[in-house]
Amino acid sequence: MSVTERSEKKTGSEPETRAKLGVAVRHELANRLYFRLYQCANMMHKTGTRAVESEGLTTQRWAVLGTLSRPEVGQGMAVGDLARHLKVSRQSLSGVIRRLEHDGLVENLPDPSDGRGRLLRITDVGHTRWHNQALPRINEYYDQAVAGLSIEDLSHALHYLVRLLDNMTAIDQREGRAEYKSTSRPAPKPDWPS
Amino acid sequence: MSVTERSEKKTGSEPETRAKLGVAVRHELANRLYFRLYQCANMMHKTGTRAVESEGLTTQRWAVLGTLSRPEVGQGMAVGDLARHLKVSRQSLSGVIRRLEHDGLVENLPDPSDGRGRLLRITDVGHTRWHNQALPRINEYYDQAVAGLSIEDLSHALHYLVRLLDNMTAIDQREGRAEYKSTSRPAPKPDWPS
DNA sequence: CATAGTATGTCATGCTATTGACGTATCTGT
DNA sequence: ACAGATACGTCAATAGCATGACATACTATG
Repeated sequence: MSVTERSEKKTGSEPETRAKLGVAVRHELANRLYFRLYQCANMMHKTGTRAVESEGLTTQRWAVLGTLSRPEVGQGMAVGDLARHLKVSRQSLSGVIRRLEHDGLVENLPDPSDGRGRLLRITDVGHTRWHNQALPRINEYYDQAVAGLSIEDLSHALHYLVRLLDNMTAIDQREGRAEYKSTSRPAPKPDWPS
Repeated sequence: MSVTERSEKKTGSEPETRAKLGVAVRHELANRLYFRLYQCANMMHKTGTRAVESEGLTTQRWAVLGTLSRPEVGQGMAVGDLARHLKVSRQSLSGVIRRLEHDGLVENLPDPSDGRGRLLRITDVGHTRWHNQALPRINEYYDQAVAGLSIEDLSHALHYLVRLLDNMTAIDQREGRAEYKSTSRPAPKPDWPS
């Protein structure tokens, strides 16, 4: 709270200056925050991929399998919905899916209820690989990655990321590139992730 | 989550079960946190790049220029140090630098005090472009990206990311790929970012 | 039914990231 | 002086992400 915005012209000098400083402080903090986000992202992919590479996975494949392995998905999930869920483009996802299909971990079947659609599903092999090989490694990784953070810390951190994400999603849609603008369905699911 | 694994012999004792539940909760939260981190990273690059693409920049170039524009850098910065600072590989940085050099925003001169080394420096053109064109856009972007977060929120969020980063850096060095292991110099600078 | 919108797949281009492997020049320490 | 460590640049392969542009197939609506 505190120093957000409270200037607005006025006769003068003092409050003006204070407000400007407040803005500068926000920019400074935002800058540091984004720099750390940038570093975290790189380190996440680097160390995360290393944690699961022995199972033929990467952080991205892990995100996909993690999503498709959720019970709610059941029948399968449309590529478009998955792309929106992961916040990646359909084209980017395409490559990841292709490799997962090639490895037999995922399959892409026509949607019985909608002729244009197809449903992505995790195969039995994928399911087994996910639960028996990948998950143990991933949880081991998590143990190290969030070491020293309490349950409360994790909740708070999560909360902040969600808020940032919401802001960025708003930015994206505001000046957005078509594709994302309207999602047809109001929202596939309340959305909790892999 | 929830029903992943929780059997395991034992007479069933209470504390055992409680402890396992605690671990499961941590994994669940870590999972959500990392998923959000993944989404945030993609959205950061997507919306961030869009904010500065009119100046011929991307989020990565912005990170580089932002670092090199800091007064502390002054004489210049070694490629290796910059790579370590940004947490990217020297090879990745190489491409970014090449394009920045091509655009005349950055120059790479031999280090007078060390024959093998070279120092990366922002050019006058780069400096001007950075302060007059890029920074205003970036700060505008930050205003939207951290809207609704107080100074305290930002500090806390920053703090959490730093802790995650430290953990991941530890993981990286533990099982690390050569390159990063020893940095020769104890630490180039206390490190505050772009 | 015909048109508009939706869902997918794909091709192409550009940038970033990683790992591994070389080759060369230049310290540094014994 | 010489061996080993360091700093750089670079080539190559693989993956992921974004954008724009098409083409095809099917749905929904007037």
